Amino acid sequence: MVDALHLTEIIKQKGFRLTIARQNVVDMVCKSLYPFTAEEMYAQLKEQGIGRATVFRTLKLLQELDVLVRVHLEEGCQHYQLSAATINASHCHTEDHHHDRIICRHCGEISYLDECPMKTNVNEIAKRSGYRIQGHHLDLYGVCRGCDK
Amino acid sequence: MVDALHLTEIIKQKGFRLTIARQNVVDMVCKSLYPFTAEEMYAQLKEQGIGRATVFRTLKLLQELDVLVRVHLEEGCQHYQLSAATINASHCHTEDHHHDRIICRHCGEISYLDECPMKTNVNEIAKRSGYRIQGHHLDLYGVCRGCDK
DNA sequence: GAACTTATGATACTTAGTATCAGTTGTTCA
DNA sequence: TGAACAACTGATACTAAGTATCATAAGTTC
Ligand SMILES: [Mn+2]
Ligand SMILES: [Mn+2]
Ligand SMILES: [Zn+2]
Ligand SMILES: [Zn+2]
Repeated sequence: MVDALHLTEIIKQKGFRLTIARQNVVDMVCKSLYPFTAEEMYAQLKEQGIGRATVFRTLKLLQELDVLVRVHLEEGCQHYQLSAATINASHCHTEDHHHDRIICRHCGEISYLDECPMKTNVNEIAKRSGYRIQGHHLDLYGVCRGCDK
Repeated sequence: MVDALHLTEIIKQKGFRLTIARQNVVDMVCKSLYPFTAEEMYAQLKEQGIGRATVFRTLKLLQELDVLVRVHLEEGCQHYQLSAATINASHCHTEDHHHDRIICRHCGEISYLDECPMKTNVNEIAKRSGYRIQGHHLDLYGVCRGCDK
């Protein structure tokens, strides 16, 4: 789990106020293990009196602070998740962490690749394309073992 | 410009009816030079009496027929464009079709990889994950040569 | 041509996200 | 301390993207 204190530091350090609402959103975000939607988050936070617009506003702020990124599933891009940068910075100093996924088209299960298959390709692609490559988004689609019988 | 006849053939060949509305959408799609939104398309087509729902329905059909793909820009995914497969076919190129792209974060330019870097990885990933892998979505993000100076 | 199937436009609805605004909270500085 | 001020808030209304419904219209088959 990502350290909430680290994220609240980022908010304050960038000159934004650390309010109750923001603290609550950050706490939930840190506990997230999988991509989540703003609506899901609001469903939980409204019991604490936090408004829907504030949830959206805070998720937007966290994106601008590079804490969250939006993920693009086949059906849309309403999901958010912790950025690789955030996960790296929070005490898994080992190697860089990625979010490459395999999604089951039947049951929706999402698995994460334990190794980034692009690692070996990026240099070659940069050379051939002339782009300076900063990142990527990779989703594989298929059928999981459970559904495939 | 992509050949509209080729696309209407696909529609008919797959058992869908080639109607006035669909013909109109296909014609516009073929003329598109850049990613477009459904709303933009509707704005033009409603003068010909074509309904908004039909525009969305037809764009969806064209995606299912692999004629269109949705473009996942970082800010959202409401844009559609001709699939690499369609563009290849219309220029009488190879039949190998993939949509792996590099997107310039500065000017928005989209380049297509001429070779799928996942080709060599899919078997290994399938073995390790237990998934039967059917496809993938890969976007690289960075800065193009023109913008990077 | 009738019978049948598919597709249609209009309309209402849902979902994701934004704008507005009066009230509240956090910060600065006298 | 506390007023002054800016940042932030929840409620509400709104926009934008897309879907569901349904009676009507148009293709297709015989
Ligand atoms: Mn990766
Ligand atoms: Mn590929
Ligand atoms: Zn599954
Ligand atoms: Zn560029």
